[in-house]
Amino acid sequence: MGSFAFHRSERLKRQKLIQELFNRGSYFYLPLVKVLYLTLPPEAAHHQVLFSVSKRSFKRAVDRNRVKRRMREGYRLNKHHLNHLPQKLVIAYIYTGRTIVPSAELHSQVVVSLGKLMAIYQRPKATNA
RNA sequence: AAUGCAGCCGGCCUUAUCGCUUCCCGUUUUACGGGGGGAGGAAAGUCCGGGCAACACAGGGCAGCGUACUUCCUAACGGGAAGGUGUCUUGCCGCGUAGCGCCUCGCGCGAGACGAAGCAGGGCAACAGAUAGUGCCACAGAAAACAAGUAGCCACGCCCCUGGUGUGGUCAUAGUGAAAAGGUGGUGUAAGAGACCACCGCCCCAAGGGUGACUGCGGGGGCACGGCAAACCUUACGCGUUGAAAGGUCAAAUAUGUCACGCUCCCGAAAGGGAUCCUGUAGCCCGCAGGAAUCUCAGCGUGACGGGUAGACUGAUGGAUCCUGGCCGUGAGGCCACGGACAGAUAAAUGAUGAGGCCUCCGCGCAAGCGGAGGGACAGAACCCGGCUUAUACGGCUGCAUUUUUU
RNA sequence: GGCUCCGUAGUACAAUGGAUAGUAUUUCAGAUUCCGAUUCUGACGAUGCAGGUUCGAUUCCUGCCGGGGCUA
Repeated sequence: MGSFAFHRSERLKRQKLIQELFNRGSYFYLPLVKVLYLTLPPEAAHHQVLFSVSKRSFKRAVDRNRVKRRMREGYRLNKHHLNHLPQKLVIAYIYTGRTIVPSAELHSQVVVSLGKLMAIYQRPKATNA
C-alpha cells in the first residue's frame, strides 16, 4: 500500500467503536479542532480515523464537505508520523472553527495533533496510566 | 446603439502529481496493474402529482381534506399550452365639455386636457355561485341595503309676520366615507326627479357563429339587482392509510419462544334460530364480517417449526431515459428511425496541490497593455421520475416599448 | 430521509378582521427612606420577512426565514 493512500478500512465506521471513543476516550484541544483518541485492541491492522463538522457551525452541506475533505487530506498526507507507534489508535477530529480556513493552516493543525499523539504514547507507562 | 419589461439558454477550460469510489479485463485471489464512468439547473425547500412497496378493504350515507373560466397536453398533477372574460398600462380615431390630477399645496397637463365608449400592442388575474340561505360592512355621515326622510329647497295654511310653525312634494344640494342606489348634457317643473329626450352604460329575450368558455345580428325594458365566499356556506369533481428508517433475504450473541385453530348463554335431537357484550371495517352512522369462562397481564387444549437484535446483502439505479434526424400539431406535446451507456455513495466517494489559458472586479494608462484580487455566482445526489417555488457572479439569444444617431 | 407544530416588548402570555396592539415582569427616571428592599407614579420597548384578498390584516391566503417535537 502506498504511503499516501487512504483506504476505506482506515475510516472509523462502527457505531459501537464510536460510542466507546466518545464515552471513554481521551481528548485535547487545538485552536481549530478537538481531537479524541483511544487505543485499539492489538489485533487491529490500521489506525481508524473519523472527521466531523457540526451542522451548527456551517449550515450548508457544501461548506461541511469542504472542511471534512481538507481535514482528511491533511491526515492522508501526514499520517506517516504515526508509523512507528506500536499501538493502533482510533482518532476523531471534530472541527470547532467558525470560519473556513485555507488548507495549509488546517494541514499544519493535523501535523501538530499527530506530533502530540506521538509524544503522549512515547512517554513512560507510569505517567500514561 | 443604450435603457427598461417579458421569456429562453449557457453557467470555466486544458494539463501534471498524490488520493477516493464503482464497473470490466488480467495477474492471481494478499493485493497489484491496465482501461471506462463519477454532482446540479436548481442536486435545495419538501409545496403538489405519479411509480414502487407493505397493510387495509362487501356496499351506502354524513363528515373531513383538496381543487374551481373553457378546451386540450399528460402516467398524473394544485403543472403546462392555446383560447375566453375581466383589469392595468401605452398609442390611435371620433363624441361631449371646461377645467383636471397628485402623498408633498406647490407643481404637472390643458383648450379639445379630462370623461365614458371603441380599436390595436403589451402586462397581470386563487377567474364557479352574492337571484339558495345566514352573517359582516368599525369611525364618520341624515342615511350603509325591503333605502331613509335630518338639514335644505318648493307649494299651501296658521301665528306674536326681515321670523316661527304645521301639512304636503322632492332627493336635484349637504361636511362624511372604501362604497351614497346609472353617468354627461338638455327639456321640463312651484321646486325637482329616467318624469321625458340624445349619446354612453345596464338588464331581459335572442337569429347566427364556436367542441366549449363565450360571442351577440336584431328586438324589448327607464333601469329593478351595493360589496365581501383568501366569512360561514352552496354546487360540481377528486381523495384508503403509511412511507425506502417501506419491504425482502442471510444471520453471530442472548432469551425460549413464535404462529394457526378450538373453547359464552338460551331454545332445539340435529340443522339452525335467538339474546347480551366485544372486536374489525384506522372519523361517525347504517349495514356487513368475526368472536366470547375470569382477569391489569390471560389460561387450557390440539397442530406446525422456527422467530429474531448487532451486522451484511437486497430494494438501488435501463428509466414516462439521453443525443441526432424526420413526420403530425397554432402550441404544450405525440409518433417513428438510427445511435449511445451516461453517478451509485451508505459515519456516506466525486478531493488536494501546482502550471497555462479564459472571464469578472479594482488601480495605473489616451490606447495597446501592466499590476493586484476572486478554491471565480448560487450551491453537494441519498429509492426513482414529472412539475412548482426559492437562490444565482457573469455571458449570450428572442420579442415589445422608449430615447438618441445615421440613411 | 419522512411526519408534525409554533413564531407578538428583554421574558411569560392576551387581543370577533375595526380606531393609539393589552397585562404581568424586566430596564430606566422620579417620589417615599438616613441608605437600601418593598410600595407608588411615569417612560422606553413588539406582531419573523415579502407579497396578496379586503375600505381596513396580529388575525384570512401564498411563498420564504427561523425554532421545537416525533420517528431507527
